[in-house]
Amino acid sequence: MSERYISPLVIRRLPKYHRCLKELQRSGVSRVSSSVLASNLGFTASQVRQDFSCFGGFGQQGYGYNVSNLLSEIASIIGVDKKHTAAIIGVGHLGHALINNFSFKTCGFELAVAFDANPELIGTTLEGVEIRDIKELDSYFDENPFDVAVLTMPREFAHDIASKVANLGVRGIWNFTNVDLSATELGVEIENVHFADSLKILCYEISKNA
Amino acid sequence: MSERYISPLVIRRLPKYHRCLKELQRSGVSRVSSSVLASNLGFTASQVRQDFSCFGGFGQQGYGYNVSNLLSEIASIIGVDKKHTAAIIGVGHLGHALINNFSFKTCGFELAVAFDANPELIGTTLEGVEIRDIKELDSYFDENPFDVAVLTMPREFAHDIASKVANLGVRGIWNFTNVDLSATELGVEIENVHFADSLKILCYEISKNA
DNA sequence: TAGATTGTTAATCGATTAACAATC
DNA sequence: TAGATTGTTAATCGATTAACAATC
Repeated sequence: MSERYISPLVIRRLPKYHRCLKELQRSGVSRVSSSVLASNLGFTASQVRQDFSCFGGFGQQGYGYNVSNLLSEIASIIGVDKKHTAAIIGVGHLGHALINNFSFKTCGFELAVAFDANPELIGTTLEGVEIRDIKELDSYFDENPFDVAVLTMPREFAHDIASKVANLGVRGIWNFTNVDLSATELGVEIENVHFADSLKILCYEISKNA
Repeated sequence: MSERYISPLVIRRLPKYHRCLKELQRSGVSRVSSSVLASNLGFTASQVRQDFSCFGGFGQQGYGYNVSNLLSEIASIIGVDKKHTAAIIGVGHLGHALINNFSFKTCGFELAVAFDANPELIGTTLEGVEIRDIKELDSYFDENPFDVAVLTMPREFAHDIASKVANLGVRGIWNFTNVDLSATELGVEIENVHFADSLKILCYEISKNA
């Protein structure tokens, strides 16, 4: 699927289209134009059409886009229609939050397992997800390789665990630890969720208005 | 402080500079050049100097930048040196995670209070933060207005709570609910932390490599 | 002083917007 | 058919990079 170069800016908009189209579908809308999509998302109609044309057009002149058709095209571009697997490493509050309230499925993942070092958690099951001893990580992976490791453990373990899972052979790391991991060093895809960066931006915005 | 227009791309880089400079300071580095900063962050030296010059230069020819001086300039631009206040609304796992493990202080905030509807939580204290009945939100705010509301409650309440706090007079909303809130409608700054968007991007990256 | 490195101006590159022929 | 709206090409705008005089 990697025929052509796609700008990161376009890629970062794909989830927005995906979400918006799911909402349209849920509300029973079957047809949508680039301008409606644009106003829903705060983009321009031109931009929407440009974005889609990176992947080959999905619309029809004079009609617009068929919502469920476009949705499945976007889903397939993102890859949420495939069944990737993920493992949570670190079942503190954040790990719990993800297990209990986050829809991995919507993002194309099955949450296969979780790991922790706390003996009180090991062996228990949350929402159908087994929590295993972090010491079993290697042996578990050998039997059941997973695609993505979700790093929700304390930040002091982040580098070690990241290089461990990278060596095991995961394809991506979803990093919540506020530690900067080097994708090139590790040789895997990394997506960071840096709470602090986000709150600092909000801090800037409200400070500037003051 | 809002003399000149600053591009959002520059603003989104400010927290990276801030974090990097704190790390340099912690490691005892007292002086840094734009090129070292750049290679730490994956930027270019030119870009670093351009970014800083948006706010007036902070360096010295032939020398570079004094780390603690630059750090405090950046801190002041972001506003993390002021003491803003925040309130968490919704003390589920995610709310817990933020209360226990997230450093609001590093981002210029004091976490003043938390709200929930669960009678078992109301009246208790976590890490020194009181959890109050969500019904007291209005009266609490009247006495102790806070700057930012952190939305960590279930998504079905997001719109109601967002317009409620916007009407009360908060200046910003830190939104974890995966619901799209309109900054212009609400008249407050909004910063979204959309887990799903982030994981979908990772999904795209690993799918494309497959 | 000589070397280093800034701040800034100019050049390049890329992304967004506008326009419009194609066509459903 | 006439109206609507796409996909794409061209024009504009903005961001990044390169270059360099200023100067510590």
